[in-house]
Amino acid sequence: MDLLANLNQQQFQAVTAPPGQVLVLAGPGSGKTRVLTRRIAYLIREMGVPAYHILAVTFTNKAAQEMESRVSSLVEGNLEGIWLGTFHAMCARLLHREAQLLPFKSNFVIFDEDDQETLVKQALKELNIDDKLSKPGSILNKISTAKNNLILAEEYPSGNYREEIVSRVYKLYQAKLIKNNAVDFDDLLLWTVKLLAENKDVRDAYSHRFEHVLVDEFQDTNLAQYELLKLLASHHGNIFVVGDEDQSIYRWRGADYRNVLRFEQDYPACRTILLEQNYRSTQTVLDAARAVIDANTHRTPKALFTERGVGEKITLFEANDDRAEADYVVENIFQAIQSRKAKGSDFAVMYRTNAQSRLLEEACMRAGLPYRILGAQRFYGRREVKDMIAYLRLVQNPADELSLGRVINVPTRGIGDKTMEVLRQVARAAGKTPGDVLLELGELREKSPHFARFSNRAGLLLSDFGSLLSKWLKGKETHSVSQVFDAIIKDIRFREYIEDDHEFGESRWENVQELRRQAFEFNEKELSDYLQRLALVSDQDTLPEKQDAPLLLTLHAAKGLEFDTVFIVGLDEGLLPHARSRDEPEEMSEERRLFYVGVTRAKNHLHLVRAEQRTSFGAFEFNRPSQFLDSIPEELISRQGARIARGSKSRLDAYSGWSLPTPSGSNGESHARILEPKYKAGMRVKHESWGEGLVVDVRIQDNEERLDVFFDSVGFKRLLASLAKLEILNKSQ
DNA sequence: AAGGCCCTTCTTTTT
DNA sequence: GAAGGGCCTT
Repeated sequence: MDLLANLNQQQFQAVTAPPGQVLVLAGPGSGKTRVLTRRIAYLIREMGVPAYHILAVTFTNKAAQEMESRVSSLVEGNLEGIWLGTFHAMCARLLHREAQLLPFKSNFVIFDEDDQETLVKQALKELNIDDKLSKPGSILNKISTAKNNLILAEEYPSGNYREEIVSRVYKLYQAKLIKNNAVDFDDLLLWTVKLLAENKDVRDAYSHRFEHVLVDEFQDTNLAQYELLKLLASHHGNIFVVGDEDQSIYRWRGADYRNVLRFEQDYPACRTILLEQNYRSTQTVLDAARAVIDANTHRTPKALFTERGVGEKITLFEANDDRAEADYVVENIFQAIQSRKAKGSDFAVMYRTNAQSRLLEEACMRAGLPYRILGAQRFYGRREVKDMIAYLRLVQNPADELSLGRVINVPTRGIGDKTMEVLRQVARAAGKTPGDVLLELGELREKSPHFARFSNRAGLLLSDFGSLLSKWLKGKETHSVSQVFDAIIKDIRFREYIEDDHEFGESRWENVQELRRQAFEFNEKELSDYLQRLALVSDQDTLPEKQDAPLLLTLHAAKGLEFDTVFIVGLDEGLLPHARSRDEPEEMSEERRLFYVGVTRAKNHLHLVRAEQRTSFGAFEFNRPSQFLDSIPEELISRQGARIARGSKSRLDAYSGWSLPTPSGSNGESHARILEPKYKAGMRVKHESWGEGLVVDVRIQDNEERLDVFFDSVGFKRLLASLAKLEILNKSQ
């Protein structure tokens, strides 16, 4: 086909730009992917660049696959040698090739988040730090942030107590990764940057090879990724990036949309192209979107426009509770499909947190409406799947102590914590990994010098398992991935073990079979390729495409997608924007962008939905409508008045303000006592020791009135109205 | 060593 | 309202 057909003027400019630096700022629905794929095809077909010299990077595997198939059809399959994939996959590949220059071996494994947390907990224990006071998760966050900003363990500051703790844990954590012959997600980037920055030969090799570097979703890059791109493009200087500041929603993972500004500074000669024509949405949707995002400061204003016409109004529905919210959504979709006005896959339902999917799923099931769901109860998170992967990881890399710990007693073979502890000690004393010791026991059994350290029973059990492992290791050299897989299953009698679970055994075994099917696809390749894929493929990538059913997904996962009709649920203060973002203006802006992303997914119909009360924690909470709703001009909105009545008729209480509770639970049963809140958001109150403060939030939970108060002296406090003696100063509002 | 029970805690988003 | 940790019993 003609590469330049159906391009508007800006798209044309971008696709045909001369070599050099190009920054494409692309509004939602403006044909960003089209530009990127045509550009690659243009380089190959029109500028005669061999695919071998092209590197194209995305954030998700889904985006990479999509791009590959589109480019492939544009250049008739002529993509031999192109590097097209996610940042993390690219780095894993590079590190695998260059491992001899690094402190780990090329059979390294990638540790997932659970592994990371285990490692941090181990480190805390060894350093005698109380994990109640220093939460492993929060330490991990700090380590991750540091890595994303290219701060090594030795460089981590220790100016205060907290930093000192993180600094120590970081160092030990990093040492443990190396000991396990493992890297974490952030390491993939960090080690690659370090390697390219410090080793001229390697840098030359790759930067000469990649004559053209192209990047999707550039606004989501973090500093490490930015530096990586700079290093890779350092020789030819041909770097083509596409992004949209307004869709930057991964700040919490280190993404920094200011990389867009950095790019313009670092490459003053760069050509900046704005894609402003939207081909997706109606004018109404676009107007709402613009109103939402305009409230954010520090952004490049864009003049988004569409030729698609005004379209229908946006609907807003306020349900009594979260169950009614879900019913409303499902009912709407169901009716539209029944009346043949739409098909299932026209619909998407988006929410802030995965936990919100549960009620939606239940509502779908009640209505008999088939649905698809992205993420949520993850396939790769299932116990039997994780166990099987741990076995494979151990075979790939016997130094992986975490996988060893996970599988050594699955199925139970009488090796418990005590024995494992001794095994670790023995290994440490011998300067080996537990895996090494185990393999040695497998070879020599009673003759091994280590044998005597264990009870006779434990020694024999370990030896047995050691010989199994050693057998699989040998098998790996000559057998395909799926053959290794089968050998493990058979030797440990995994099927019998799983099917012992009478209730779920069958479906759990099916999961294992599904995993085996995937392994089979890697029979031409190495076990390491398969494991790398398992580590880097997320559940977000496993969308059942074919099924014609509505899709449930988080707002984050929705980026890059589009649907005829979009429902955004949970438009409540505290949920969207999320309560955890409340204190940070930057995070509030990001919440707003998240909402913007959701809104701009809709082609024709947008439904905004909220619930006055919802259960979180198991108890009811009352919420105000999301402040983001205030941004949308009233004339774009059509309020859906009639609420769906469920349960007892008393539920049809007139709406009487967000802070008033209704006495009944979701099934209509009454609480023993009706609690009237005494306080209201906006009140000034006085506490006997903290002084004056402003009531920010009031909830009834567990039959207690709970307040969030911002005190002038000490900031936020969460307290119980019944205990804190508060004096009400005024009732403004 | 293993399994069961009760306690707490906590929850954003994910490569 | 789920999942993990600690403590109990067998």
